[in-house]
Amino acid sequence: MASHSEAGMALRGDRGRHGRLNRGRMLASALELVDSEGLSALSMRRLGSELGVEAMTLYRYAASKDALLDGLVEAVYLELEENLAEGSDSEKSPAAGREWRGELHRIALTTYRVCLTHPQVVPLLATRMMAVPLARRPLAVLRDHERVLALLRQAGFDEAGATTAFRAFTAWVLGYVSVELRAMVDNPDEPDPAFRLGLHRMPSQELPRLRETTATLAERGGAEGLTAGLDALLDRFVGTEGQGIHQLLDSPGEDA
Amino acid sequence: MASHSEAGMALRGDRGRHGRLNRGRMLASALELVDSEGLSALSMRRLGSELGVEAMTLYRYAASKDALLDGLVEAVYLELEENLAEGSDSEKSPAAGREWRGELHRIALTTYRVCLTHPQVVPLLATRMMAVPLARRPLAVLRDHERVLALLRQAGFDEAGATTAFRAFTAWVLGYVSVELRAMVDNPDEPDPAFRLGLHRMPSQELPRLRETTATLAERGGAEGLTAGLDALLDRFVGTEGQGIHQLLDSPGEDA
DNA sequence: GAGTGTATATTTACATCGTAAATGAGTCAC
DNA sequence: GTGACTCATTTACGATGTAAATATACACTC
Repeated sequence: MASHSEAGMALRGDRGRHGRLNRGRMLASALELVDSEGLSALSMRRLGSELGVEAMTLYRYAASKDALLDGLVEAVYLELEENLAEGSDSEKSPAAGREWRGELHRIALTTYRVCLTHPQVVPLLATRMMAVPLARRPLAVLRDHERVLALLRQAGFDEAGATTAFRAFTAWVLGYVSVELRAMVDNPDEPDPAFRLGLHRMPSQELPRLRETTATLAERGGAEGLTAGLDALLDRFVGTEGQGIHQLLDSPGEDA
Repeated sequence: MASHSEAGMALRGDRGRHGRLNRGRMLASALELVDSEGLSALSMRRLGSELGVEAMTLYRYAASKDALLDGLVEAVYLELEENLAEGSDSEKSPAAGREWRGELHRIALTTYRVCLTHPQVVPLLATRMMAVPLARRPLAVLRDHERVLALLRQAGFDEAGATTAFRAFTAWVLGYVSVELRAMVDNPDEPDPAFRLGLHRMPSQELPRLRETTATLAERGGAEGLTAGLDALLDRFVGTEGQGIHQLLDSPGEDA
């Protein structure tokens, strides 16, 4: 009745909501669900019904729920890659050695933006990376690591220096995003700022500094805060760890 | 039979494993369970049986499972406070304005140490902070914030500067710990390093830098990496954001 | 056509989960 | 004893992840 033709089809009418299922559609739908209703809303049955399919069907495209979560992480990194591709100058690194810092900024900022688009997924970036060893991570994640490492080597860092800088980069971006996403407002509908922040719940004697700073703390650090800290870290490690002389040459000069 | 006395007691013998239950014992037991078997092993029934009590009993000491998780976070911060108390010079800040940086180092390092002691809880530090607004966080958490903020003000930061530095401090420590805890080894029992790291799983063409750096990356950044990055951030914000003149005076001079 | 193989989806079943509600049992003051 | 209060248990319900068996669909050859 409701379907468009074919008398002999399954009773249910059109199979699924939009043709055949595949991993990409599943992950997209999962991400959408998590974005709008949170991680706890993501169950196999629920996601299945979202896709017009039984829960067990999903096991063809993800071996377990944990694998599905890994898929979510992958989806986020794929979105990161898309965004990076859009914004990149199409010609392939004209001054090969010089734009590394700008590129790192761009990666950090894009990561920041993508993470704020999918705040509910961010905890997974910590959790799943703890659970799945580097070599087993989704390819999109590994490509991201590769990109950052390559830029650092381009900047003149040797292996040890690049490792230190890589850790700093990753830690800073992840930590910054996590802190940015912390809940600061107690009651969003309350007009009075103090009540909105829930100041009345904090013992005033014991927490004077925190109380007076809460309002400022509730604002976002924003993209500027992210790059400022990133530069602080990069500047410290450039020249401090062993690395080549590239970065001494490449600030005013032309090409490589 | 097995119990030590009192004929008329409950059939089960001694009530619970060690006398009356309370919130502290519950949280301690939960932390122990999570440390040894991971977050997924923590269920109300399992924790109850660990304490010799029915699952529902736990709801007297935590309103919900989420509240129990918040309790875990609290427990970690309480442990942090204990460790900070042990290591502190007993006299109350003799040179009030000068030791702020050392104190921040000490807090960062102690946090680092405590987090590595309870790696499975670390994801909660991100997750629960997203879920519960600042004003509703456990007191031990708020006291930690207060401590850091007070030190920053002591260092001469004004409110805006302290906020920036606070975010940087928190983000760096959390991010650093998270990255430190990422799984790097694929197969710990494998004698050959390359196989142990799982290098054979990574497409060699596409990920040359990552492949050559994996071994170094698998090592820990350690405490030095933590303080190095922290100093980089602090140095950048001191003098860059508006703050008093304290920090200009307090590096070589004597007391306040 | 009938038959076979492979990819896809469903059905059924089970142990486990968080927790609402009602009930029991212990201790204390009167 | 009698009530009040604290602490623990019992029972029950819906939801979850997933193993196993089964069903359906489409692409082939014969």
